[in-house]
Amino acid sequence: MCIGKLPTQKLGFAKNETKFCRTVYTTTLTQTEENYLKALLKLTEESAIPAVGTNELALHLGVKPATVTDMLKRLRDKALVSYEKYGKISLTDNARSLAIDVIRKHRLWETFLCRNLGFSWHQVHEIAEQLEHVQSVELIDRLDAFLGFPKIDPHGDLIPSKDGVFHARPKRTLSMLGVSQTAVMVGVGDNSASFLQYVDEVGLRLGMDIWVKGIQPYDALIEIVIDGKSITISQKFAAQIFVGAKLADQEFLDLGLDREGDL
Amino acid sequence: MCIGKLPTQKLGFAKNETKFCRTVYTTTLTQTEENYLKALLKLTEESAIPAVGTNELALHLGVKPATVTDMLKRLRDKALVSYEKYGKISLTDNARSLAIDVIRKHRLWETFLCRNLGFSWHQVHEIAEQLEHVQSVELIDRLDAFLGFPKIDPHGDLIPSKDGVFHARPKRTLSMLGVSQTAVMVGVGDNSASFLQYVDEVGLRLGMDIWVKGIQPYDALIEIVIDGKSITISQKFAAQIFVGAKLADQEFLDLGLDREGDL
DNA sequence: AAATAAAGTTAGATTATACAAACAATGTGC
DNA sequence: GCACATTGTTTGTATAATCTAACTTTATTT
Ligand SMILES: [Mn+2]
Ligand SMILES: [Mn+2]
Ligand SMILES: [Mn+2]
Ligand SMILES: [Mn+2]
Repeated sequence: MCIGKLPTQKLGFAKNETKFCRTVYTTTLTQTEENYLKALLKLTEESAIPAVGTNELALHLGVKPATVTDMLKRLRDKALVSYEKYGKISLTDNARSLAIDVIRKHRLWETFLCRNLGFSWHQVHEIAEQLEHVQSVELIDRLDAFLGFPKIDPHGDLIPSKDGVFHARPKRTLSMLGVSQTAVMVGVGDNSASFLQYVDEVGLRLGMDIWVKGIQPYDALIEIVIDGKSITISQKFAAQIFVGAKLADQEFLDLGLDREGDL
Repeated sequence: MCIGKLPTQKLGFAKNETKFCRTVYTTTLTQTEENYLKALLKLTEESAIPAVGTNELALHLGVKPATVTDMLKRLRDKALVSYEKYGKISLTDNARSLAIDVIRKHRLWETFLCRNLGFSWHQVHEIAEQLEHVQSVELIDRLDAFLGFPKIDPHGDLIPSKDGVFHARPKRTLSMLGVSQTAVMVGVGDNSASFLQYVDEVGLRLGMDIWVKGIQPYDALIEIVIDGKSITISQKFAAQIFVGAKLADQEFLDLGLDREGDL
């Protein structure tokens, strides 16, 4: 059997392997370390935060700033972040690559959970938080193939490719649209179960066409029309709905949707 | 995001829930604790060992006996084992139930990996060692349904049912058969990749009919006939091949085999 | 530029898991 | 029933990850 050495393991940095167009120093991170790297990647590249600080990271990870300072020193010793006292924090190239792999795993598992096990999009994030730490390249490659190499996850987030290409969708939100403009819903800015369930209640779905019928001058409430129905939403809510160009056919398939209308 | 609190968590023993015919005190075990419980269950109920000791456990888990002694004290404090200094070790009813759940998860994941992701039976154990610790009852129930409620895993081991019924197959081995006896291969006593690959090489498969053609009086080498082919195997090897009655139809399906011959 | 607020660090403690080395108990052979 | 081997425990140490409380540095505001 042999008990799980993963969390309490000594690290070796010897081996390295070349994947497609990038070299990854194969090391074994603890789950905690993976979570720190993932948080750093998200804060530096997915959110609009200019420079990530200890407090920000601590908040995101649900730990105290003192803990983060400590961890940062250890991550620096392992050449995973570049950082010095009171200075700003950034991932090394190698760590960025490792973080991308974690996000890739997270989103592929979420896709599996929704598409094959029938979970709703508000249930999968918590479970994927655990599955993302399972370490087997073979596993994730086969899962990817099993799913038909999906491009987006159930929340509309882009799934990094095997060779480590990671980019976030441009963050245009529903709250940025003016009256009489139309757009397609392509993502959400909040993956919490409560928010996603609220989105379900409102009737919004990824891939849906949205028409901004009006905006109240007094309180900025937005009236949108989806599926021919008129609905009123708040600015706060609209700021968490990402909009963009019409989804590609592949993306429609990834979401398990029918392209309504044509054919 | 919130980092994985699972491994380093304070434990609460307050809540309890009733499943089918058993009451389980819902607690959160660390991966390490789960591995100790699983090892204890396997040693006490699946192997022929009369009483489990610290050395035995240490060997099985790949740690030193001192570590086991330490852990046993902590498991006792949490009412997971009954044990006193120099005395013998046993799982409490509650811990047994928890251990069975881990084994259930392990075997369901192994089934998924073989059947749906195309892994070979020698590759899945290591990966399942990690997947078995993912904590979501909903997940495992849905996986079970997705797989069609399989009864046996890719190694022929029985999958515990949701209501916690766990039993091992009677351990009749190929080495126990006499000359001219026949039997069906139903399992293996060693799940290591190296052994399973050797079994593949030899040509043995679960569900196969085996005829013991002869046994050498001098060195006890066994000559068996499978699929019309004659093969010579050692006693050591034969002792790790479990034999039994013909597989049930359901079990054939679980293994993804065709019942050759009829129909 | 000084005062205050915010952000970040350090020191000291805790828990989980592991090890090695020294020690203690148990069991077996004669 | 003692000698010796086996088995199991204790003690002391280590690392990973966390906290609180006290402290320091940097940023903002007047
Ligand atoms: Mn997610
Ligand atoms: Mn995570
Ligand atoms: Mn296994
Ligand atoms: Mn395990």
